[in-house]
Amino acid sequence: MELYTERGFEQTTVAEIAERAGLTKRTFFRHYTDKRDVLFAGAAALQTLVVDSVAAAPPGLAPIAAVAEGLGTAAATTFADHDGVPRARQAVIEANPELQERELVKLATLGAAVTEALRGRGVDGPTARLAAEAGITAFRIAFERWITGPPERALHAVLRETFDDLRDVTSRVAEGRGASPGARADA
Amino acid sequence: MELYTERGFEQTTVAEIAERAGLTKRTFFRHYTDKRDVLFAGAAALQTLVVDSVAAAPPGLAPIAAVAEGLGTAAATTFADHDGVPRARQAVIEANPELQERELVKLATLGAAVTEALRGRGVDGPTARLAAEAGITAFRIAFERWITGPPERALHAVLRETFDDLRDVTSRVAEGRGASPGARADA
DNA sequence: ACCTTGATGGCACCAGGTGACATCACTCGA
DNA sequence: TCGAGTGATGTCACCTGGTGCCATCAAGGT
Repeated sequence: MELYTERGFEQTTVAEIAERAGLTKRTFFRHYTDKRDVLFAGAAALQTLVVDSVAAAPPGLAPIAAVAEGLGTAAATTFADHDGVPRARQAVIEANPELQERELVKLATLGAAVTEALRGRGVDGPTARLAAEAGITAFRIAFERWITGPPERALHAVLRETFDDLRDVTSRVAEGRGASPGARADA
Repeated sequence: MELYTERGFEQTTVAEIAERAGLTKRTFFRHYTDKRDVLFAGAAALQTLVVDSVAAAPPGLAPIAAVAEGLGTAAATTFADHDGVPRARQAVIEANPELQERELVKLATLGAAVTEALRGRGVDGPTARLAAEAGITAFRIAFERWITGPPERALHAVLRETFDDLRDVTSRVAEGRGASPGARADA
């Protein structure tokens, strides 16, 4: 992290990282599969947190609501303070395409895990997938809004708002098609 | 593509690709930024197709409906036949994590472009972003369903169905929360 | 004391990717 | 017709991420 923030990700060589940590290049690659992996090593913990939280949501809750709850738990704990480690990490990631790439993979993996968690709640496959991915999308955008927004606004709250916005936005999808648009939720 | 399907992506070296194409390694890298880029070179065309289509959607249409129309156009043209090039391409991609990574980036880029197209229609930033990303999510899942589904089912139709499913799934997001589902802050 | 095991170092090596320079074909104006 | 300019390609050297293989070394158990 030090080196990445100092000189940028690309300009930092693995040999340098290893040296700074008092290790060898070879040993570095035994701990991290990638040069990028350093930034994403903690992702596994976040994933289990979310997955457990989805699984533990009140039974009978709608799939998307369970996902919202799971992601909300992560938002309230891991991302509690606005100016902590995650923010610095995000700055590094945003400065480098290779890292954004990895970030997307991490989120995709999270999506798959949440899908499985939903199926564990008895949700059918396609619906689970859709609810999980929609939730991840909401989380991604909420995180973005949170980072760029005022410090006093908690991610937890932003996330909830984003989920509502997502509902509102998608509700108008059939507009302009043959089917009666207003016959739904917004009626 | 030949080499990638024959021996897999990892096992194919750039020198081999260049040789097969009658080129040099150096020349290859002047045409493609990456070894992966070969598979995604056509993505730019798809993107402009979608963006133009979103921009050309009937004015006054809801953001998400415009996105659905844009993606629907792509679905009806580029992905017309179920067993064409895209399917073979997808098989190669699915066999390799590195390529999936790039695929996600491509979709993220598409999302950003669609966001801009929506803003060009007068949609405010946050809503545009959300509608675009939600649309991309729907497209991703629809494509997946289409690939694994029966050949006679057109992507166009699957996409429309997926959009409706997305609407239905997200509509229940406020379930289990205190506030009445329809009553948002800005209501 | 001896052996096993796990973590590390050392080293050679491969492959993706880049920079710098030479070459070659092609066009265009004097 | 010729020579300059331009763009695409080839050649070569080089860096760096990443891996395989073997040596080393400390710790713990017998």
